[in-house]
Amino acid sequence: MSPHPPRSYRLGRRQTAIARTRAKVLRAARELLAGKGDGECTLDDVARRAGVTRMTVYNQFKSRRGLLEAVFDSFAQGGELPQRLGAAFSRGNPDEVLAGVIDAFASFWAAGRKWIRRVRALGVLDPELGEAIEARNDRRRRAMRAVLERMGPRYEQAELVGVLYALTSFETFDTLAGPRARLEDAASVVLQLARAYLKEVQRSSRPR
Amino acid sequence: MSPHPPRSYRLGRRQTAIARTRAKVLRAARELLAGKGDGECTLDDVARRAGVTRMTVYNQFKSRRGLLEAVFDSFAQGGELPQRLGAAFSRGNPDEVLAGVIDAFASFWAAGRKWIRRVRALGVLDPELGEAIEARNDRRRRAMRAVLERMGPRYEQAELVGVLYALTSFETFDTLAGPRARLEDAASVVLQLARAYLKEVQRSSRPR
DNA sequence: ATTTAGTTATACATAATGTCAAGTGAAACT
DNA sequence: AGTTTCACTTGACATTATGTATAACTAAAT
Repeated sequence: MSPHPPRSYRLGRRQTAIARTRAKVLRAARELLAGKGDGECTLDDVARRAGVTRMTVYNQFKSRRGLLEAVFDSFAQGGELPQRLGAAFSRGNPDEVLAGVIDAFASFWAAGRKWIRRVRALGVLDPELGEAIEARNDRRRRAMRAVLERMGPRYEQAELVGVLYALTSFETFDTLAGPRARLEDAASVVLQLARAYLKEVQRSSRPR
Repeated sequence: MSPHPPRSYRLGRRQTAIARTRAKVLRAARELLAGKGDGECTLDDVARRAGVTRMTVYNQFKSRRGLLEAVFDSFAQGGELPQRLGAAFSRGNPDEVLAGVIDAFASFWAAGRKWIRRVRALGVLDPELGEAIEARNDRRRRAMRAVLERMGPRYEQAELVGVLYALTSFETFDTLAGPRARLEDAASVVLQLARAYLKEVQRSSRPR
């Protein structure tokens, strides 16, 4: 016997409150990962900075790993990367498309440089987190394929995709910029490298 | 009063025993960091695999960080990188020097790919460890400077050193090779990138 | 008025780093 | 020979972080 048959219940207004707490927690996590406040970034610190309890974090994100994945996701969704990629691909000149795409990823990475570096490091140490992060990079691989398609059939090689994919990775920008320069400043070098490499490919594939 | 004035004591034969335990521990640490045995790499695991107590590890390396620094050091010393760099610089053709240097670092990184990746990740999360690791990379920076000197005065620019330094970093090889290929296979791409970039620099700096 | 579900407050289990102190044993000294 | 030195061991303990379990609380939905 069931004295209280389940009653239908939609969250309605409560959804926005939930979304707000999630946003607060994610924001706190990003800030702490970026080094604000302290070097520390324990779940306790995140919760305290977000003004919630540690249990709320577990409630919303299941685990530390879940929180970090969500941090990555929210960043990818919130940014203006899609618009910038769209703008890049609307250019006619393939070389300008390449430049636009590289610039787009440069500012994307630059916006979260500090915490992206740390979350990626955590992804190296925690394979499951690493896979989750890597899965989010498919978009970039597709973008590079599309760029090469624009440049003509000669460029549609798997190896070239791999090279452009690697050249536009966070690691490449981060290492090229080094500890002193802003990450965006690496964009011009990445572009030069990509251009020079592609030109060389063109030269060697064209019979003379 | 001091009934037992300090007596002179040289370690003598005991040194070799100490060196052996250090080597055992470092070996165990490298193997576990490379993923052998398990994903785990706690001090307990390292000690167990080395056949010593956790306290011995603290005795020899002060802390986890000290152990990791020592792992990096022992690797840098033990490898054949110096010989290969020497051989590279003994070539006459600057382009062959460049190729030799890139190959040398490729096999250097490849020999410890898995654990280097993890230790570098730990260095990102622990700034002190990160500095210690980064300090060990000065040799590479000097090597790149020397390569550019061989190519003529036109190439002796700080920015070019930075680019070659970044191109020969572990991260570059690791991302270029991707998860499937061997790290050494990235060497040819790195070389192509460096060559193409330098050729472009030469072209744009030469007035036409 | 009652149910629902996110949030809180607490207590607890587990695991890892790091410290402390007493004891062991073999090599180094006298 | 007997004694001293020092790395290594043994075991206990403090600290901190992640993660789990449970009951109380609260505001919104019925």
